[in-house]
Amino acid sequence: MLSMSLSHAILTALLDEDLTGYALAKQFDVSLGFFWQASHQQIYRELKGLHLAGSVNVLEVPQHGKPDKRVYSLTPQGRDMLESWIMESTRARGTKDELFIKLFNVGSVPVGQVTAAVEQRRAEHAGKLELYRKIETRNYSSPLTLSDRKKGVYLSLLAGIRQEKTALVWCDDALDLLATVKS
Amino acid sequence: MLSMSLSHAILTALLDEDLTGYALAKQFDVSLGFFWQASHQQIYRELKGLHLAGSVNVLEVPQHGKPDKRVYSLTPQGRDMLESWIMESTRARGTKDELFIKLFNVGSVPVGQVTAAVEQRRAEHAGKLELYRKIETRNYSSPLTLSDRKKGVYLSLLAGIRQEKTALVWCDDALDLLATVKS
DNA sequence: GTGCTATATGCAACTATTTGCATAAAGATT
DNA sequence: AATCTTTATGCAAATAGTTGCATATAGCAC
Repeated sequence: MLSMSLSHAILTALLDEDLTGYALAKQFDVSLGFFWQASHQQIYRELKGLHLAGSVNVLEVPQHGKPDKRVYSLTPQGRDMLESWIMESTRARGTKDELFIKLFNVGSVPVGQVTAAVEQRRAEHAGKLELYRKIETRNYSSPLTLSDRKKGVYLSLLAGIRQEKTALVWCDDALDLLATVKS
Repeated sequence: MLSMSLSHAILTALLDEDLTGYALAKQFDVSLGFFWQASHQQIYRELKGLHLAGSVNVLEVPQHGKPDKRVYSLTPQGRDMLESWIMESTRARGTKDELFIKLFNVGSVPVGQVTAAVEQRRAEHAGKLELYRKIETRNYSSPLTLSDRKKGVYLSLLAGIRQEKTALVWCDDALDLLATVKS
């Protein structure tokens, strides 16, 4: 009933502050969500399970007008659960990228469609890179002076920046080579 | 009943040659499988669906001793299906990587476990990079003279090489910074 | 006053993927 | 003789993730 990765991603997000499902969903659109996104439906479902398992506490906060809030916080058990999960070996999930399937079709289908897919992808990478760099400049310009707590977050951001940069350069090279394909 | 990406990955693999489910599963352990892996169970199930949908033909080949083969080949409908799928926009599936969740825990859990996870990841990247480079040297040393059919495959390989290289360097930098974390 | 956005929650159904098990025989190794 | 690997197929169950829908109110723009 609990999804391993998602539940631990949620517990991780709760390390810093208590949050509602709604706020968690918003967090997952930035920060941790750059590396593990989840929909609000998934998150609400998971929080229910985590509560049942005793990994989180709920505080019901009545509100006037808006629906009542359910503010979740880590329990000691939740913290233990998180720690032992981190000790487990990280299972590598293989790359899954449709773009490469499309690339394998070059030479058998009109190349224009594949080119268009690469161009679309290029724009996505450019957008993410710009965003990550903004965050870096704003919050992480001197890595060695960061608190321990923030060093891990910085390293994730750094991975993101480099991945996007690499991917962006690759897109340009790919477009160059695809331009030499007839049909 | 049909899985969009997987079925098109299978159709793509059938562009070059007719294959059995077993042979497809082996193909998916290399080549296309670097970018879209699938288990044999998934593949057999999918082939059944593709046959039902008229996208592939089956040729039953009796064998002595071993179980009978079912050799699949693309039908014209299958080819059309593939072509129109390539025209659809590629939906970006966000990164999902447990390692980053673990990194977000630095400062709250013993750093040794996170370091170990990065070291394990480093070894995986190094292994893949070596493999990709071997393939590159053997088959793709002069990209511009490749047939159109092979250019897409080469570009995928190139993406793989660069991704792994970037990730490997990042692992080293991450290990350096993690070494400055107390606890 | 109609529509849009934000807050806040959630169910149900579908789609996708993984894991565990099962069968069956040839050939190679110990 | 017993075990291991390769070829070859597949079902069943569990886990994970997406998509569509539903509710309810406040505030803002047009």
